[in-house]
Amino acid sequence: MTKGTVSRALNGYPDISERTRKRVVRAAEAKGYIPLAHAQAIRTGRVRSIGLVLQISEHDAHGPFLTDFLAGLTMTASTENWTLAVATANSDDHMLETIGRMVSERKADGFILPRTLTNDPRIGFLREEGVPFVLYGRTGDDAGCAWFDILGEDAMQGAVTRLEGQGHRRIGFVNGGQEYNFCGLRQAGYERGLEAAGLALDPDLIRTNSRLRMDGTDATLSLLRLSQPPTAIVYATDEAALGAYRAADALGLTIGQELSIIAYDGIPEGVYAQPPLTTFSVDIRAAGARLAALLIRLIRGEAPEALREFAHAHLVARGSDGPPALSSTALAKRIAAHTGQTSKGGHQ
Amino acid sequence: MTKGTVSRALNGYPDISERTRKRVVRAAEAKGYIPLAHAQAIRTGRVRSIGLVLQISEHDAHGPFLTDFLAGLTMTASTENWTLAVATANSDDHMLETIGRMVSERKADGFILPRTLTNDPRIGFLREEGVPFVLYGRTGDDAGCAWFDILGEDAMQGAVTRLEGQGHRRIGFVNGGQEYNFCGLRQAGYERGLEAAGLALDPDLIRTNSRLRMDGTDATLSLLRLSQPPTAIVYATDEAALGAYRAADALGLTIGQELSIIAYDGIPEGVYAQPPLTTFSVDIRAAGARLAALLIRLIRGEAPEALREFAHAHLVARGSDGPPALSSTALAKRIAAHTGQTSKGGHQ
DNA sequence: CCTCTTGCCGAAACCGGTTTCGGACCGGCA
DNA sequence: TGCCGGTCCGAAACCGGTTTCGGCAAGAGG
Repeated sequence: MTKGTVSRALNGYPDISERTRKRVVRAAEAKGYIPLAHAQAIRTGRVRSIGLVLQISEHDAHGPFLTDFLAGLTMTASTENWTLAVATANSDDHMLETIGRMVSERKADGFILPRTLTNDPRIGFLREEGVPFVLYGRTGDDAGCAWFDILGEDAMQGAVTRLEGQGHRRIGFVNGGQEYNFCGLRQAGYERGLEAAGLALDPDLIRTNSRLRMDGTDATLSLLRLSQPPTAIVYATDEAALGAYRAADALGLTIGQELSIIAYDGIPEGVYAQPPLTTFSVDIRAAGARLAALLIRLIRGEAPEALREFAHAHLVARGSDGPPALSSTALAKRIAAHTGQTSKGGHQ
Repeated sequence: MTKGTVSRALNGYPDISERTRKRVVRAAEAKGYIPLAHAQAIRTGRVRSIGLVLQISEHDAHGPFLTDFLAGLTMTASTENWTLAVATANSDDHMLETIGRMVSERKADGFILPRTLTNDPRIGFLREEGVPFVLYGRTGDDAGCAWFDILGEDAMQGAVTRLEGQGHRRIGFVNGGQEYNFCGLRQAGYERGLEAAGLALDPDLIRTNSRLRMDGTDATLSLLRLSQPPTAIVYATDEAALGAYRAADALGLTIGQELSIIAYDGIPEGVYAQPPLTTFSVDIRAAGARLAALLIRLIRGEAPEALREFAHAHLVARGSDGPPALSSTALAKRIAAHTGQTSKGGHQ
């Protein structure tokens, strides 16, 4: 029983008798023998490891998502006996450098690229290097790319439809920064929603570049202070939507009554808001699981065009939306009154 | 120039002339040559990779910490040209199985063990396997263990001291579950703080097993409904402390006025609470950075006893604490009055 | 009974490095 | 000039697997 035989038996080669395979497998089990991954890699060229480089720019924080995302990735990875190699980068250059190093040292066989930009430098780099990768999200030029993405545009459309059904006629939209590909898509979804509902698209009702909570507060205030304010607002992200609570507070409005909001992501904090945030929730863990599966198949040689998947965000109806308590005009008056009152009377 | 020479030159062996080394290094740079990590590993036995297996039990969520923690770990790892191999586990057994597999396949040379339990099965396992590991937190039997830890007990003591200085005389404590080693330590710190302040230890003022936000709400309500309620409460974790806001709301109290609270962790959400949460903040990124450094040194052969470090949490004074607006007795009356009123009058 | 497949496995090459061993070359000293 | 010691590097063994190659034995076919 030479090492060659053992290797063949353990790797399921066809030219080995069932009897010997059983014998080898049993012996390996008894001795607790598991081949060293790096020893295999030297010949196969595969380290059975998927790479993930996280961008850690300040507040960008994958934050609450990250644990679930990692759980999803490692879940499928480990069922295939793969592992996850994680690194971080604090700038675009550092990102490419880090990926490059992992490629050179062969710490990973391929990469998951989360948070794809419309024009993403990582894609060009990996294409050139000939390293397999799967996008989490679509991108501008996606020729030859494999991806997994959530149809955020459908969620945005659904949010508008739902609000229209509740009786809202002026529906605002607070979006993130346009460098992220998904933001363009979500805005398109919002616009499709308006169109489907037969509502006019009013550019005044759209705010962009609002990713952080503070941005959400500002954007919401700015929308509500319009002469014809929206009675409902759709947010591209939960984080921005959480900022709306402070804005509503400042204007003496109750969310779910005078102002309805619906957001997207499904972060845990939304549950604790008062009233709890209605949102389109994304199953991040499942996303991670699918991404890992796609990448492994890509590395094993399947065509990237065959490795493209979509999933849907699903509505979690909580308390932040409902029929408008006031019309847009009445709301404007109410806000003006409140503003005048507090600016005279001091705060709180 | 044989491959042997190249290897010696690149790895800084002494028996190589400075001239040849320069020549080799230049050539390597020109060609962009970097040795394959797994090819090196086959001879050296080191894959230059540190292992991290995350427990993903439901709400346990390393949540907001995780990004920073990973950033810290990978930061020092990458300066030493090491990488981070991450896996997840959903139970204790699965945890050991996962670690075991990574050891067998040699996907990692050693492990970081976060969230150490007082009696931690991982420690026994790795000890037996002879695999290096560094604890993030201390543990019951730490013979031969290397660790890094934050002196949470000092923070708890500091919180009590600060509150006593503000005039509080009845100070409660809401702790997490005793299975985590740090909880015992933090309680000890709280008790030391009382002693240093000359305050009596009243077991009625202590609640345990409160990790989640909801638990924090319950524990806080239960403390405030005592006949002699605390005017200030120290929380072992921010998450539990955030639950106090809802409790205060339910009883018609303003945090920072009738009830002072100080917590521990420094999660970002604390900033958004109203009033913002005073807390002892931990520099998770630095912790990760130190842990990685310690583990690498351990793997390189240094004695574990020499690899033990402490750091301090630092106070971030925000708005949730201050001089007591009411005495304990007055507070009790106020709460009783509010409770009677709302129970008669229906809710909010 | 002999040849030709076919199934199965041992032997050996190979992967890309590290490390050991030994020898070439050089300078110093007798 | 000859010997010795040290410096430096080429040659080769080695690490632990995978994969190729070839041969043995058994079964099929004539």
